[in-house]
Amino acid sequence: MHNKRELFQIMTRRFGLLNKNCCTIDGHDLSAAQSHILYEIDRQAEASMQQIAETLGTDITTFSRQVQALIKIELVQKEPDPMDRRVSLLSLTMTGKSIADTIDEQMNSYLDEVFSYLTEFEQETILRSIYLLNEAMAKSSRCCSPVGEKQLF
Amino acid sequence: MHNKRELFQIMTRRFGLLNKNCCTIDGHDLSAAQSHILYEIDRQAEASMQQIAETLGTDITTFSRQVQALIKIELVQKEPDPMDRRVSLLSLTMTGKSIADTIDEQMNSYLDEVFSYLTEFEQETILRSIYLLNEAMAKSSRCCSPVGEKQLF
DNA sequence: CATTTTATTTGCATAATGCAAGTTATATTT
DNA sequence: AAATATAACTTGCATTATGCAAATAAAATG
Repeated sequence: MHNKRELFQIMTRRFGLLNKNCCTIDGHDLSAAQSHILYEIDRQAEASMQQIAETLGTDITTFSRQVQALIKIELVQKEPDPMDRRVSLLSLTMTGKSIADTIDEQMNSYLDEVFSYLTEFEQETILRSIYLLNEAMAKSSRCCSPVGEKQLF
Repeated sequence: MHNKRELFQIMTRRFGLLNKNCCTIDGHDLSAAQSHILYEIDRQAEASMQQIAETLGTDITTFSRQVQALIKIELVQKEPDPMDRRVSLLSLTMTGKSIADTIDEQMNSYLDEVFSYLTEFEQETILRSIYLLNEAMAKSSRCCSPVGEKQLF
């Protein structure tokens, strides 16, 4: 009936659409890319430019400019690593953290709504499935560069 | 432990990376966007520009140009709808179909590899989970414009 | 100390985006 | 059956995003 790819294609497209023009919060109008950067800076405490860029699969030069934009609107901070002053450590400002949290709540609230159409058992099965899937993808040789396995598994 | 959003964020990012710079096939160097268009034209037989654009969540003017590019490299055809000549019906050329099939094989082969790290039972559970998830998202009021529910469910 | 490597930024040229306005075809009024 | 409105698509244009190559600055290595 439905092949694997079809299922995944539809699913990821839906999440893509959900993220798209992700959010206007407190007058800040963020793109999907920006919300992903905030998310990842929040998750990887005190990470370098390169680490976050690589996690997100973004070219470092593009990422450099994306970060500049987020610094300009005061959601992100950059400070030189005292151990190695070539490195810039990224962190969220208080505003940035608060916006990242709001986005997280919005996403979880959307997911809660989706899950409300499912039984308790189905919900747990799905979450466990995605967990397993992420583990399996992390093992795959053919995929997907580092995307934070260390943090997740 | 892991919240919903985290699981989904990681998963969709991985698939995004997989799609990214999706494929070079028979000398054709396709972007992720192009492969998604081929996929959707293949799936929705004889659909109009607007239908595909809306399915993909792409602005119609951007989509118009994307289609022009695919026509230029002879992967896509456009013909006026005899019922309403304002409408352009899209279809794949033979080359386009063959490339779409190859991409499909590649994606499924990647997914097979990922699934090889899982037990038979886990594999079935995951596929069923994604199916249920897609159904639930289709029911959601807050998400994701039409993305082909009619075809899937 | 000279050379190489690494982390990040900038220059530049190219591609992608989307709004507003245009074109052509169908629907609806009058 | 004009005349007007609406719909499907395309094009102009200005903005933004992209990424390679080259530049800068700070380690690391010889």
